[in-house]
Amino acid sequence: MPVSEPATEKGRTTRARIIKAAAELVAQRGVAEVSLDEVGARAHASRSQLYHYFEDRDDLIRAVVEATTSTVLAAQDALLDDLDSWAGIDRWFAALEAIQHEREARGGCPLGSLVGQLAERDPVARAALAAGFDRWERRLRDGLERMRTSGKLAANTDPNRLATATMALLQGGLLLAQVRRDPDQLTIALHAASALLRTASR
Amino acid sequence: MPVSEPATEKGRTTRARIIKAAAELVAQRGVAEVSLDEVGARAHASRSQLYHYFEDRDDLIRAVVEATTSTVLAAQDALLDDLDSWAGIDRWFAALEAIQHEREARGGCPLGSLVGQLAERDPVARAALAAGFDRWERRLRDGLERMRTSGKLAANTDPNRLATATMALLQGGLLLAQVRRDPDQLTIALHAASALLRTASR
DNA sequence: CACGGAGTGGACTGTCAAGTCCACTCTGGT
DNA sequence: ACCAGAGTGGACTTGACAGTCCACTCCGTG
Repeated sequence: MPVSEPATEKGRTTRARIIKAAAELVAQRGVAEVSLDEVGARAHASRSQLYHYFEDRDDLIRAVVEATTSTVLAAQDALLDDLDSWAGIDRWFAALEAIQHEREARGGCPLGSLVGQLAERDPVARAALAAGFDRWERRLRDGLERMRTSGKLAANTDPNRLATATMALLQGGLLLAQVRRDPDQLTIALHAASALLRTASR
Repeated sequence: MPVSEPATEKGRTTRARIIKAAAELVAQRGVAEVSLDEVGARAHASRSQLYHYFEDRDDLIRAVVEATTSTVLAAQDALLDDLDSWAGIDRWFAALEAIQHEREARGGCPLGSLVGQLAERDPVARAALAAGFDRWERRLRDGLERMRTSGKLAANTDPNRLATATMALLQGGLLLAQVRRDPDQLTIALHAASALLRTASR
């Protein structure tokens, strides 16, 4: 019997509590290192509730992917609205760097680090992650597009490719920062992104 | 009793066979999805041999990290020697893109995808990965340094930062290619790297 | 040719996690 | 008050895996 949406308010909050607990544990220790018992304990939910709200472990993990996507995007929502000016872009970069410094380059990108863990073993999760990156990149692309029409970027620039390159620098910078435990790696990458974007200015 | 280096030639080949088998399985399915039984079966080695040559599972995985680093670097060794000319850099990029096309963007970077799987759970493995990235990046940095002294790059460019930014674009491009199952994502990223590097030319 | 250590085979154990099952409670509607 | 279905609790089953153990073979050396 496939699992459906909770029918009551209580059910929805329980389900949300489970996802939140699972997402926190996954972010902290990785997908493979989290057991359902731990999720249950953290969410104050019993074994059967997990299976009441999710098909199986994979199903829960997929919900975690979606929740993480939403969290990541929500955390920078206001910043993503302003990516149509140099000042807005600089603010975005500065905020990302600040976060990395805070957590001392631990954990990398919540979304990016899930890629290596899930992409090759769960096609559905991979697709969900790809969708998350699309939503993210699209916000940047739209900002760059507006800059192009307003003349801040040269008419012949391609906002799509520019947005992809910027995302690559961001993700690569986060990965290098994580593996080297050095937040400055992200700073260097984003500085390069800045330079790259300004190359397309006029 | 700590595990020491094999004393005989036979021992060394067996140990190498185990690492090779483990590395292949890990590259294909991820660290968490590989059991020692499978490694043993693939390497035609029994349970006790694994524990004869390695402390425990983590110890084996660390050996896999080192082996993967060597493999990745060896595969592009000749190309990495020529990173002191625009033609050499272009050849390197083209080769990387060709590989991604071949495997249809599956698996991402053998080293990069290990970061998300190991960085937060095994500090020793994280350090080994960082060392691998250092060896890799250093080859690029040295090439860029030679370009600077030979006047192909402006005197005020910083080969270190440029090399880091290029590695970020490479890793980020590979990650986006993997999650989107689209090798072109790497092409876009490396194209941006090309543009970035040429910004520093004179 | 014995002897000791390196290398090998595979059965065994303990643990732990996923998934099942069923009895129970709570709640809203009639 | 009843009752149907949503929600909950936790014991139980099953299986897989890491790690242990011991008996064996192989091979170089004195």
